[in-house]
Amino acid sequence: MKIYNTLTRKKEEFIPIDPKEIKIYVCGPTVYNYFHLGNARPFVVFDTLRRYLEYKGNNVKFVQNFTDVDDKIINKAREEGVSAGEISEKYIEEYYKDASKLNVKKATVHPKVTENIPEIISFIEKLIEKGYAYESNGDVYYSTAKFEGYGKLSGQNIEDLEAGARIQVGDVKRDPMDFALWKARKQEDELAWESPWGMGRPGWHIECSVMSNKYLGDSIDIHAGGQDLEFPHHENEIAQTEAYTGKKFANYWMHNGFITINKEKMAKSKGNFFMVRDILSEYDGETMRYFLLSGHYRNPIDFSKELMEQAKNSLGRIKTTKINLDHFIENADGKITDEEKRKLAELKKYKEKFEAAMEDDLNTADAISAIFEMVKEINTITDGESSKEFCQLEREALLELTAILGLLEDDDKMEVPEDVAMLVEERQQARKNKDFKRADEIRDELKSRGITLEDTPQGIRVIME
RNA sequence: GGCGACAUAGCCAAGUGGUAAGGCAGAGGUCUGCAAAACCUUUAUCCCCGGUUCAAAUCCGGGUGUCGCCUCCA
Repeated sequence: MKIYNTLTRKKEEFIPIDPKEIKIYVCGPTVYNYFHLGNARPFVVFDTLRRYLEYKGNNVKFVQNFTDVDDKIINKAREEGVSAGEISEKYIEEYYKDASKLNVKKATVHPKVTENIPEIISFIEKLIEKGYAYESNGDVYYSTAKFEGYGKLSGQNIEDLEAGARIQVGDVKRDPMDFALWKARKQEDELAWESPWGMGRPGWHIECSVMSNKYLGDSIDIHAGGQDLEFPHHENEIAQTEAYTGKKFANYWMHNGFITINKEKMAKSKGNFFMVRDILSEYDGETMRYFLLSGHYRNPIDFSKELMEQAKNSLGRIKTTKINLDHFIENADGKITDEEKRKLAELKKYKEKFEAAMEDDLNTADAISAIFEMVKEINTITDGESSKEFCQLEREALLELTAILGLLEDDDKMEVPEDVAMLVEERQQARKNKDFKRADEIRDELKSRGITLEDTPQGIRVIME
C-alpha cells in the first residue's frame, strides 16, 4: 500500500515496523462538547484506513486519545457549575454515541490524559534531565532551539516562525517558540496535580507523545490527524518524543483535509460548524460517512445540504441493489448454475479495482466508483430467474467491499407492522380486481408514513425508512 | 512576511505523459395498470499564457483565482 507521508511530501510504500502488529495513533477529541463534522472526518477516514488494513489480514493496534484536561473543559465546567470530570465524562459518552452512528469502530485503546498524569510527569522530568526542557515559575517549557529537527514536519524553520511575530513572547519563556509542557495552576478551582514543579497540569502537546509512547512504544508506524495539527501540535510531538527516545517517532504522518462551508474551514472558532448530532436528525450516519469518503481524504470537502442530498441519493443506489438482492434471495431457490459461476467470477475485477484504489493512498473516491460498477453489473445480471445461491454470493461480494468503507452496516430489518401488512394485502386484492384507484390510495397513504411499496415480478416489496 | 494546498461537465469527483472513471441532477426510451426499481441512450478537450515532448488535464515557467497553517482548532 502507498501512503502519502507529510514528513517527506511524497507517496511512499507502506512498510510496517512489525508486520505482526501495525501501530497507529490518531489525535482524538477534546471532550467539552459534541463533535462537529470537521472533527468527524479524521475519525471516519482513519477508521477506514484501519478497516482496510485489517481486511488485508493485518493486526492493527489503533490508539485514539481523549483530551480530558484543557482550558475549554475547565471553562465549560465553570459555566455549568459542575466539575471538569463531569463534563469530560459526559462528552466521552456522547462521542461514542455519535461515532457509532458513523460506524466508527472503537479504538484498541482510548486513553485519557487524566489517567496518565504520572507518566506525563516522568516524561517531562526526563526531558529536563536531557536538557530539552526547563522549569520557569512552576511552568515547564520545551526548548525548541535544542531540538535539531524542529520544523521538519511542517517545513518551517524557527527563524521564519519567529519572524511571523504572531507568537506571544512571555517573560517566562526563554524563546518565543518554546511551548508549555506543564502549566502551573492559576486558580484554585482548576484541575491540577502534584508535580515536582508544584500544582499544575500538562500542556496540550505532551499528552499525545506520552500516550503514544506508553501504548505503542518508542516508534510507531502511522501518526494521523487533521491538517491543522501539523503545526504546531505534531511538530511538537516529534520534538518531545524524539528528544525523549532518541529514535524516530512515526514513520508515516497522515493528515486529512478540512471540511469547509462555502469553501471556508469549518471550525468552532469561526462559528460555521455543524454538529454531527444535529446533522443526524436529517441524514443518517451512513450518509454522512459516505459523504466524508466521497472525496480523497487529503482534499477539502465542502459541506452543504445540496451535497448531502447527492450523497444520500448516491448511497441509495448502492443500498437499493442490496435490497433488491435481499428480495430476490427471499423469493428464489436453487443452486448456482455454471453460467452464473462465470458471471460471478466476472465480479472479481471490481474487487481488484477497489483494492487498487485503496492501495493508492486510500483513494476512497475511486474505490467507491468500483462499487458502483459492481452495482451496475449485479443489477444487470440478476433477475427473477437467478438462483438463490447466486444472489447470496453476489450479496457477499458487494458487502465485502462496502464493509471496508463502513457502509451498509445498518442491517436491522424492520418487521412490517400488522396494520401495514393488512393494507398491503388489501391493495393486492384491489389490484387483482383492477381497482387501481384504491390501490394507489393505499400506496400514497403508506408513502406518507415513509413506507414505499414496489410491485415486482417476484411480488410486492415493502421498503421502510 | 514565511510555509503549503487546490482550480476537471449543471453539481460532486477520480485520473500525474498516450488521447477524459464513477455518482447526483436533467432529457429521451424499454419495462409497468400507473408508479418505483432496473436497464439502454444522452451531456467536458480539463482556469489563462508560454515552454518541453511524436504525444500534456497530467511535466516546467509565468499569471489569475480560492483556501489553509504560522494563535485554540480535526
